[in-house]
Amino acid sequence: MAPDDRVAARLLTQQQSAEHKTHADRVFEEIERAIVTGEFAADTRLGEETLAERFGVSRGPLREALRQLEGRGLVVRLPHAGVRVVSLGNTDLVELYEVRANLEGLACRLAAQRISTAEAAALEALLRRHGDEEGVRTGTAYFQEHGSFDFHFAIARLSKSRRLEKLLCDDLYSLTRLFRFRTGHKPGRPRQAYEDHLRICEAVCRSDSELAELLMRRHVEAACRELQAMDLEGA
Amino acid sequence: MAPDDRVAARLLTQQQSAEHKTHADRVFEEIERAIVTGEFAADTRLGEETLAERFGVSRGPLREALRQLEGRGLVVRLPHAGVRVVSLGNTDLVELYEVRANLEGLACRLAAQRISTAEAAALEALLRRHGDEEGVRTGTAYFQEHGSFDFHFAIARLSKSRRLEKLLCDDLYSLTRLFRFRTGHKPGRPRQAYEDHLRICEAVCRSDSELAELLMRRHVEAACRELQAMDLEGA
DNA sequence: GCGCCTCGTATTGTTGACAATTCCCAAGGA
DNA sequence: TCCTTGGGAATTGTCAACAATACGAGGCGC
Repeated sequence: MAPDDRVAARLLTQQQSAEHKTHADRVFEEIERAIVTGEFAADTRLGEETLAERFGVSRGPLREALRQLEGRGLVVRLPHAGVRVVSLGNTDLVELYEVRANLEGLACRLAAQRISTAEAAALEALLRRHGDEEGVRTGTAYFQEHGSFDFHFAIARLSKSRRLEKLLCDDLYSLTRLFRFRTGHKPGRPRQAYEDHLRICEAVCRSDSELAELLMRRHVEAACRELQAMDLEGA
Repeated sequence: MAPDDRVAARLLTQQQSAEHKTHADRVFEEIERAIVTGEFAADTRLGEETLAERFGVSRGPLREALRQLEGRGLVVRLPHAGVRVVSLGNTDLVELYEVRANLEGLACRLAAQRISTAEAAALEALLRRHGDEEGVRTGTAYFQEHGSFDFHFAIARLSKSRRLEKLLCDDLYSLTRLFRFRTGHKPGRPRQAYEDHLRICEAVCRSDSELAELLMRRHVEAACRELQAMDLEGA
């Protein structure tokens, strides 16, 4: 990573330094990671005793983390019957991406309206980096995965709407990752996604808010269609 | 309420029969109500000991409820420093209504595409009831408040997207109510809102999805502007 | 053989006590 | 007068034991 790109990256990503994290917070993050990673498969039952022992905490903080995870929609809790990792079907995929397409479209529009020249340069640098990486290991799903999220995170941040950013990054992206993990990627898709990102970036940097919104919506809708196709193949 | 309107209402509102509610769940609802109602004013510190005593539970379930409330954005939690009722400024209002306008627009579009004739009749009956009520006690803020939410709830439900409905009803409306409660209403506004609802309803029932989306967006945006104006006056 | 009831077990829900951290305030010095 | 600094009280974070509920195996009657 070039040094100027590093400061660019810092411009786009914000570090929440939470200093003294409580046990419940830490466990929440660990379980979230485990679910999104696929380590805890969908519909897996999460016993409190087992989890508590695994993460080295008591059941008190653990239950708090579980409540928080329930709020994020990563687990479902049946009273007196424990919690299970959420299991999302095709309907959930469509509904999630419908919401995402609209909200990311909004984020894109706002970003285009509010972006500064410095931020535009940073966003372009981010994409340039993605292009280089992708050129090196072409077709590798995981990086494009990561890089794709980087871009969407950046747009969410550039919307300069805290609520929208929180909604997208905290509530929606983790669920999105669940699908990504399940189905993987079609060979040609990462390239196409990168092209989409380039065009969206261009529109945003030129403050063409209407075009930016439209392109982003289509981009997300295309991703949804691709995932659906993969899902049908896989099943 | 006429009997046919009653079955109409049942068509639009769904009862979640949660049988055996746990203490944490009950306390969560009670505190939520207290916050939305304004009983717990913004920025009020919520001590665990005090709350636990008030609701007759131990601090364990109470803390779980607090975590859940934090997830909904109704309280903010500083580690080792307790939780406070969220305090929303003008920026929060704009951001919240920006998201709402988009999401309710989406809901309206989906509702228009998917509404059945029976559901259309039910929605019209709901609005007719609102019209009657409003005719009786004209200008009364609270009812229109309640009625307004009824309508928006109905639209969210008619979108037939579970995720969207949950997002709107569970995550966004409670926050919206916070603002409503703070600022009250301008005298002429309820009437105007009702007119908006009528037109939106008509578009939805005729399956004119584009128009329905547009009207709903404008409706929400108008509400935002009104609240901003009230807020400036009040301050 | 099949269905139903009963009891035991495992798991969740809840509690009160203990540990750790923060905040407040008062005393001391520059 | 203001800033620093220490101590103490209050509050949050954590734990392990207790109570209540749901699940499943086994036995009984039909």
